[in-house]
Amino acid sequence: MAKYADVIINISHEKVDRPFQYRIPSELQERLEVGACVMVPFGRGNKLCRGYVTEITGICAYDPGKIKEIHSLVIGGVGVEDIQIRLARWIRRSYGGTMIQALKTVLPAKQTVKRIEHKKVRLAVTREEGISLLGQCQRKKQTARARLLQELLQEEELPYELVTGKLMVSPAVIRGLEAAGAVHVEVLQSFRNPVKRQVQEEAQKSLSPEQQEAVTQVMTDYDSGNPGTYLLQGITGSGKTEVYLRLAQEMVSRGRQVIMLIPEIALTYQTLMRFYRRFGDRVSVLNSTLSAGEKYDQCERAKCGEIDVIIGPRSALFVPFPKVGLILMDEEHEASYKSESTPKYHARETARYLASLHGASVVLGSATPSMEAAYQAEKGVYRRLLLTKRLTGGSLPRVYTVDLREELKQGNRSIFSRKLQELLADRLQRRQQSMLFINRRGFAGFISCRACGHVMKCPHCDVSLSEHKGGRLVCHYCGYETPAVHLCPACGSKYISGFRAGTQQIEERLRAMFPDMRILRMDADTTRTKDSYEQILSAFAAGEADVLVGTQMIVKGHDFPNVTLVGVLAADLSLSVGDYRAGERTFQLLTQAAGRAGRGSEPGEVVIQTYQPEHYAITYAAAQDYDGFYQEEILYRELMGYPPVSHMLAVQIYAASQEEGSRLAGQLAEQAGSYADQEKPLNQRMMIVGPAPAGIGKVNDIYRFVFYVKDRSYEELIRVKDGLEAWMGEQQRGRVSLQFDFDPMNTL
DNA sequence: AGCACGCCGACT
DNA sequence: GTCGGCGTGCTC
Repeated sequence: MAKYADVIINISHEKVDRPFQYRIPSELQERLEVGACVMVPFGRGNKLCRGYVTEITGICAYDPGKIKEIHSLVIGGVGVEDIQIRLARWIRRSYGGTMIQALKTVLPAKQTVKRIEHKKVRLAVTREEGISLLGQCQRKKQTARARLLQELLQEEELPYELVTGKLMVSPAVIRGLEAAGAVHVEVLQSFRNPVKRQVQEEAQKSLSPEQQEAVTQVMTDYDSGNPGTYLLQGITGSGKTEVYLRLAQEMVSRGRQVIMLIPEIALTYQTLMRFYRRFGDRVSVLNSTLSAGEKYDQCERAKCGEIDVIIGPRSALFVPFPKVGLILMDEEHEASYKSESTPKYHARETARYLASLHGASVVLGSATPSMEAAYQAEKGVYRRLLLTKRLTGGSLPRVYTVDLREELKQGNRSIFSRKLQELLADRLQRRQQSMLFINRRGFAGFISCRACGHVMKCPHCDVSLSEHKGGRLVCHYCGYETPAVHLCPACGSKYISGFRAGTQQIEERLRAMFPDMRILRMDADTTRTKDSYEQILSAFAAGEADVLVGTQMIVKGHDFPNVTLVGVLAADLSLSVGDYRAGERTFQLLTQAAGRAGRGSEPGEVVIQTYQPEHYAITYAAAQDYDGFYQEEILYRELMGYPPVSHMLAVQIYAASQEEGSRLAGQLAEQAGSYADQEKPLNQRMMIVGPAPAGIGKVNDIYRFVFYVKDRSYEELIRVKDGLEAWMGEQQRGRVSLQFDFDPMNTL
């Protein structure tokens, strides 16, 4: 019986940033739901405050004599705050987790620091009057007042927090002095703006016909009251940024605000400067280097209409704009748009919901759209906009696919194929730059045969098996296991093993082979410090090295006009991770890597080394054929019941003991299975895969288990999540927790 | 954050 | 004794 509600009070202070329990009055019993906005009596004076329901329970966890009753239910507000709350509610419903977690992701970090620069205490009387007042206070032994006045006579203006903090003067004292007319508390409306303006206006560029068509379509639809979601598909160099800029301008001129989402690391200085030049200080950036106080300020500026455009990672969606007209999402396929902590929301879907609340349009841009976006575009849910022409001219690079099995057969056991060696030597001699790229990802290694390219795969899930301690091979989806192999089951060769070269070894081998070569290396080790990422890239751009060796981070953003050779050392590394998105990710990485070569006047060359040259992700990437890849990949997704054709819910179980985790995972999986509709034909019915120990089975002595639920309907998966959450609630277990991940990006 | 409670020195 | 200022701690 739902008699009590946990409520978070809408007050910005740590001390009250937790739920308080209230009794639900009988007339609200039926209507109250988690996420609802209510008015409650709070504090000794029973002042009515706004609050949000975070949980509804039947048990009273507080002294029943002291519990108060909810005053009323607030419905149908239209303010910014209400939009935020509706968004939080939707996120909780669609991705799981508690209402508190959802509220915390959506509402700006409430910070006490905000006061430092905003609220100032200053003397409201002349110096002479101040001195006499100080004398009075000293005589009356009003020590706190005297302390404050003393300081104010030295420094006529003091930050509020300094006064209440270091000076030990309580707010009550300040109020008293203010009432007496001795001091004045000033609330300054100046916010910190991280944007430093020293830029001149950028001349309006003229649009190509394709760009113009894209802009016109989005704006015509919007103006006729028919906003939508668009997939802006354009190859590198086709001018997507200019389309974003123009659309943003159009929206701003209509009095609307614009949110521009960018992947976490890809905020290139160039893109940013283009927005500054267009929008001046009415544009703002949200990034991880901003302090909590600065972030808060950005939100305040947004609320009171001081900015029109915000640029930032997925969290920029939560900037409280009063009337959003457009949400732009650059590099829409990037994995960083999916949150990795609960609630594990995807910015693409969240952007669409937010847009529906504002009546805004969404434009998703990419050269290699995600399968999700392309699928929606194919079904007509998204409207497709194409940019097919390179504005910069520049021809497409020439791509060579090298079969590493052949190299082995010819006696080349080095990690560089002969073709790559030859081209590297050539570039060194011609003083042009090269990039070597190893698409390593995740921890779990897969096993393949260096003689025939055979990859050990799960017979049930068609993803690569991962090598665990002792050589056992395990499927991370269903838990299928097979002992270590020493001979290739396909060709009998003994060259079957994991691929273990890292960037460091590549650098060493390269040095051994070309002693004169100047090499820069970029990976997690060399980019520990904050600026090292930029430093390495700009050193390379400045021509301080001949070769840049690195992981995927080197292929994102940044133009290197002098690079004419790109080598992908082992395309299989990303192709054979035990994850259904492996093919998609490989195609994207190879296409991006290829795009790095020959952006200047010289044509570029690309070498892709692989044990599986016939794999469609590689052949289509080499041919730069997106549609071909999509058609083939979507068949695989369809056949195996993977997103975007079906939907998939990962249920992750965390437990302190292995036995308990394993048992609970089994029970939950069984429970989930019981929700399946037995009436449906088998091939359309919900499927449970697993449970299995998670890819990284144990972290910090917490055992992790996972199982997957697949269904064509997302709504069905939400039902499963709600069911499992409720079931867990009844169990009253300690030391175990549950997380949900819808359409997961990482299943390692 | 805001408010009341209780402590402590000062004063009719 | 009581009045008023001041720090402390609680808020379902």
